[in-house]
Amino acid sequence: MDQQLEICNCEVIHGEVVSKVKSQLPEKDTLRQLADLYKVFSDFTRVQILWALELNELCVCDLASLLNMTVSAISHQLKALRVANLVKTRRDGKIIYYSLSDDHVKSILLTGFEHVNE
Amino acid sequence: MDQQLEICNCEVIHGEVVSKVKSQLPEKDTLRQLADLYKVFSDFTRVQILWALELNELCVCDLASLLNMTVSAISHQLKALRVANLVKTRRDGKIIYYSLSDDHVKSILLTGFEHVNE
DNA sequence: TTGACATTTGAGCATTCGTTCAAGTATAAT
DNA sequence: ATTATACTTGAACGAATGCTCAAATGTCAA
Repeated sequence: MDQQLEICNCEVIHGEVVSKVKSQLPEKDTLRQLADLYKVFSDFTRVQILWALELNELCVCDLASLLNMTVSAISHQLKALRVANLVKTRRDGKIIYYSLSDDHVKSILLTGFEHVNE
Repeated sequence: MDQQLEICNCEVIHGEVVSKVKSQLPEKDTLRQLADLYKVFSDFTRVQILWALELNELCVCDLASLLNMTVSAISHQLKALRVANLVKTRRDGKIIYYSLSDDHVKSILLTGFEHVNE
């Protein structure tokens, strides 16, 4: 309640509630990871890619033709998905097949889907 | 399979699979809404606000002191949450209390939380 | 080893995003 | 009416984002 007044120029109306919430809030780092996770889902192209991969494993070329985008653009987005550990790859000769790395991805997509469908 | 070759300079390896996925994919507009929904969750500040409001209704001043941020910054983010219909408000004199608009928000937070905790 | 193909990567660029700052609105108290 | 408080808003600005283009890597086939 002390350093609160430094930043916030208004009187803190509910000091006790704020303290309680502060103690019950997850770790800052956890919430940061949470935001970063959602950031990956926050782009139209990546959502399309993820949903497509939920239906079938696909190569970069497949995804490019499916979404009518350049191979380079798709590849850049796939890298973001790889870094976030949301997709995994399988190589067969020249072709690299992408698929979802686990069921969490599907459940995250579906939870949001429910909300979008009111 | 025709206009696919216009964009994608490589041969489409799996035309049938791509067609099947294309037919099973949700509406473009739905996936766009989905990405927009996640975009709201993709910022650290907003995630903190949402999680805090899940624990208790709070006024702008409370949130500012809780997160050690300016009232203006919080207010801008609350506007984004209002536009996305994720929070609702209740006025009591000069003070405006914010809370989550429905349980979907909580379930979206929790679904992501599970994934973050491996 | 040379050429073709699937994919990746880095730089560049326009757009979007989140914050600050200053000014505005709304409600209550004097 | 005037002042104070709680909150909102718009412009501005640096940081991050997503695409394009050109060049690079890795794999296979001749």
